[in-house]
Amino acid sequence: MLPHKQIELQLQAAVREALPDADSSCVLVRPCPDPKFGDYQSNALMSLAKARKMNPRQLAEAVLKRLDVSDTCEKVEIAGAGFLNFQLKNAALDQALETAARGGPLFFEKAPHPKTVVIDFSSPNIAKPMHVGHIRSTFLGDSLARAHRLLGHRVITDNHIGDWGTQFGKLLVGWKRFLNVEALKADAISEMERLYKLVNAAGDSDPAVLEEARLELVKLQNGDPDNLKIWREMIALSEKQFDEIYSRLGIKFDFTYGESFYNDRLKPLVEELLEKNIARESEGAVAIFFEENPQLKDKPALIRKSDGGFNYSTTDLATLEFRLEKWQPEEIIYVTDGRQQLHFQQIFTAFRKWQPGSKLRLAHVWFGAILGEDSKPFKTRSGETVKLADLLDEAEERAFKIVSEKNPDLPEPSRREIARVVGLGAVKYADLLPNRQSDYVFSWDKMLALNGNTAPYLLYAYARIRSIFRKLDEPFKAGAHQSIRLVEPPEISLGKHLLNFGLTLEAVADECRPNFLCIYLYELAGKFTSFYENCPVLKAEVETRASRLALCNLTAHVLKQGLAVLGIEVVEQM
RNA sequence: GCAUCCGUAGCUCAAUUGGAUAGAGCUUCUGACUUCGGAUCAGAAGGUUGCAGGUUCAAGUCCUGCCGGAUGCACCA
Repeated sequence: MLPHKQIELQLQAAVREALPDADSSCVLVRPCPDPKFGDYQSNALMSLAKARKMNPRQLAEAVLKRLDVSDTCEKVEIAGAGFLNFQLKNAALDQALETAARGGPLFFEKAPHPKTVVIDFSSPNIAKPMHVGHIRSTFLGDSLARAHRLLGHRVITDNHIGDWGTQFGKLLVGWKRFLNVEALKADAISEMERLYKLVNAAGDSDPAVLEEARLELVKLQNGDPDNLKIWREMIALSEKQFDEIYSRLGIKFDFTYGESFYNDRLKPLVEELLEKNIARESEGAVAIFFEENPQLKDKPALIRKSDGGFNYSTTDLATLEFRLEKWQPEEIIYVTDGRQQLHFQQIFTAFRKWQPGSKLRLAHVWFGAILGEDSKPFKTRSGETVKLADLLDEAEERAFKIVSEKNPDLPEPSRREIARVVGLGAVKYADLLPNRQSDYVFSWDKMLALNGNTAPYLLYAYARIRSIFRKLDEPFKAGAHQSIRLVEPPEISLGKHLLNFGLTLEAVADECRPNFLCIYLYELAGKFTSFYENCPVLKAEVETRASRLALCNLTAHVLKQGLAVLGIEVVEQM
């Protein structure tokens, strides 16, 4: 068991003794914000004392009297208003590291109560190119799925693609009137995008075109064979493009049920909600009202249009119902941009009215916009949205130039492969690093910078570790006889940081914030390079050498595992 | 108009959601053994967290008001 976990259990036991009626499960041990206070801290006693109107320091003393952590801690101190600070014993640190070095878990534990989580992310639209607007949802969702999986949860990823809806009316008109078969063969997405824009523009000046589009849509929705055939072809062509991009990004989905999948459920759903008086007719449409909720008071959710068609909210409620039936999840996580906050608030509130007994946890994990250097939404110079494929090409090309500059002797295929990992890693890392709720400014120079908090910096640290192992005369055997003894401050600091990997993973999963992991890994790389500067490995005498090799190996493992949670690969050299 | 989010160092961003002296990187300046990979490291400088009140042992974080910005508000998704 990891030392902080052990301390936590012992502390909880001491709290139960001192305050038999207290809920000790909220007594947690976390890393200290500043190492000078100690390695771990607990601030729970202050809130416990407050709830009981006790003096926090007196309570701390009472708990301390009943607490014996001498097997893991050098000392325990009461500080400030009632903090408990724990300083880890070096022997406990060494032992925890050895356990991992011998093949034990990598500083995290599987969740004791695994839950089923559905994660809904990426969600591109049929007949449109994937663009920068998709990267945050895609990377965030993928990373959250990986974090939850690593912790032992059952994760179901579902790409809720936009394959139904009013845009197909216009697309059908375009397809029938203006399709260029050659262009479609060459680049299907661009051709479909062209058709859509063409009809859209025509509709602006000529209402007859819009009427035509509406009729084509009705025909499609009523099962017209011709329109269905075209629609299916548009989907097939789009999915080909999605597959290419996702395979390039290293992202897989368990399911890709598009919106159309729920078509049969929409009508009965609306009837059920009408019947249960959750929805009612209004101005010819059917809507759910939320009078009881001050924030949603004047914001009803439409679930049937006055022309009888259904919309976003209807599909989302039907999707929710389906997911509950099929997977019985404890939680559903929706990863979309912040502009949909109102929508999900409506959906979640509607769901509570509809299924008041359900314990399902619903989370809207929203994120901010990607801005250009001018602080406006990120666009190309000509004002177009930046296509994802182009963005990835440019990232690789820029990375290739840098790699070639730094390492001209490597054969080109190696440099290409390094550039692929570094370029893609840089884009992903730059996207996951900011707090997801803030807008961030997209900058090639910043994300591909060789120092600073970037993917190349982390990958470089990893490559340096691997380089040590390449220089080893005999193959390195991770396992049985490794004895770890950390003495110098930089190696102790590095070792202690390794122990916090699992705490970080849990925070990432609980708060749906992969940026915690970015910060952790950056600090890990920083502590490693600091160790690397100060503590020779290969030149050290036998025992120290073995100990430091084991420490390096663990660091490499955590870096690799951590980056993998962010969806980023590593390279052996760069 | 109403609602949501945001305002932190010259710039780009953190701050484990109420915890200790608000941290990084970029930029600037000063250093580092012919280096287990210098794509590195150590140090310095840089702050009244938009403004004004309030809540408490403790506020960038919570409540109120104001200023400034982004976004969303009935038949798009």
